[in-house]
Amino acid sequence: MARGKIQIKLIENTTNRQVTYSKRRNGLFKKANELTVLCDAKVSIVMISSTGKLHEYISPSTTTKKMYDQYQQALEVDLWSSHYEKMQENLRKLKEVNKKLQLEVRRRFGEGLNGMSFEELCGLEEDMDNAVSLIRERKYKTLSNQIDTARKKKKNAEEINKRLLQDWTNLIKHLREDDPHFGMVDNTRDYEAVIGYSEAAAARLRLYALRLQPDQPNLTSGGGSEITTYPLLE
Amino acid sequence: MARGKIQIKLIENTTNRQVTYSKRRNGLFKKANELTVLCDAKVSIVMISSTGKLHEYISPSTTTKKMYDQYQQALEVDLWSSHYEKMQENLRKLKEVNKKLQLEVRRRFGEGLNGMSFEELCGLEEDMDNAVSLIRERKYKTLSNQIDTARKKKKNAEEINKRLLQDWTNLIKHLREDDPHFGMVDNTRDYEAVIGYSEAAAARLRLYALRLQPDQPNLTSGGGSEITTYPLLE
DNA sequence: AACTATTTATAAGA
DNA sequence: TTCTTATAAATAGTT
Repeated sequence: MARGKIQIKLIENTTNRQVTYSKRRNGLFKKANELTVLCDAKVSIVMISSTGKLHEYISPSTTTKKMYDQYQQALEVDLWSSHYEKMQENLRKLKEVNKKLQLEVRRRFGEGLNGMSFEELCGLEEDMDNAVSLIRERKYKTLSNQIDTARKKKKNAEEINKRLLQDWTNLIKHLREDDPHFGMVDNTRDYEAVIGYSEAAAARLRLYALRLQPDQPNLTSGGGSEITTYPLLE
Repeated sequence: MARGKIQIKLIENTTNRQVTYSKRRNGLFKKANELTVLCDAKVSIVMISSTGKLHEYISPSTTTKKMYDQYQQALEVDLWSSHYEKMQENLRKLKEVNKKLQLEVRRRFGEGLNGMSFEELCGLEEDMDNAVSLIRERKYKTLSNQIDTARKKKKNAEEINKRLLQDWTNLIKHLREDDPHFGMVDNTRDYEAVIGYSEAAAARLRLYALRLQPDQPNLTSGGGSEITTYPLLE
């Protein structure tokens, strides 16, 4: 409209297009504002550019929400209501389902039985009996699983015990070879104490082991078994 | 902007104002459309005149609803549906409650027990047992109510029977007084038939009663008892 | 962002 | 409301 007429068609040059967008947007908003003042009108403009940027003009005397509300009212079309109504329907249905479920649960707690006939009560009782059987079954299964696990743990513990005892026996043997007076103490009780994780007993054992060291520097390579830590099953 | 500059302030003359509104509205819409084409933009204009009339422009590639939706999204303000969101929240909560209830119900049907510990299973079983007891209790109560009702019905029926027999006896007496040969028939069987709602037997009875009429016009006032209908309990 | 030649919009009148 | 037209305003292309 200046320096040459232009065709009203997409401006191919991107920069040019953005400049024009900016200029004409201002022009449009200016015109909108003039209209607002001159004619006591209300104007709402929402624009989105090709780059996705949003700009709006709204007459000072109003808000976009108000304009939207009036638009809806005037057009007598609630554009959003279909969406909204579907939601409401959904809500209604869910509430109903909920109510039924709640009654179901309550009945299965033995409440809200007043409205039920003898036959219905019989049916419910049967259902419940069946369910209790299933639960009991499951319970026993869970219990037997626990027992199995405990057995495995016990077996594992026994295995560890056995190996520890072997280690102990080897250790005592080495200690006797080193110190003939050693046999006087109650080795079995010491072993129990060590296995029972008594720190004092363990310390004594370590002390003996230490005494043994000069003559027997590497106990672990000695009797084919080792004093190690054995992981207990959780 | 032609034939003289104007001040941008309210046009006092109403007609003039309306003419300007119309002209400038068209101008604005034309510009909006040019912008749409030139810059590949989307424009939504909603205008309300001082007389309350609404006009809108919308770019061909979109709808007013879409524009407002995008407006909401971009501005990160949900102008229209604070209650809509509340609804959504409601829906979400309801769904959650529903899910829990459903699991509860399923468990009480003996399903979905896999994730439960032994202790939980014990608790559930106890709950269920209690509920079954309550249901059984209720069942017996319903049954005993039914028995009571049946007893009452029976008693009522016996009472009716008694009174009918009395009526019958009275009637037979009157008939014998009227016709000495009457005693030959088996009255007891007839009574049973009448009480058993045999229409034929009832008709016979009515016939006897009719025969009786001339001498005994008012049977009901006779022996202190009446031939009436007795309501049976439902 | 500023300039400006030119187009476009439009105020006032018909 | 529409047409006309003188003129104001907008703006395309340029700097």
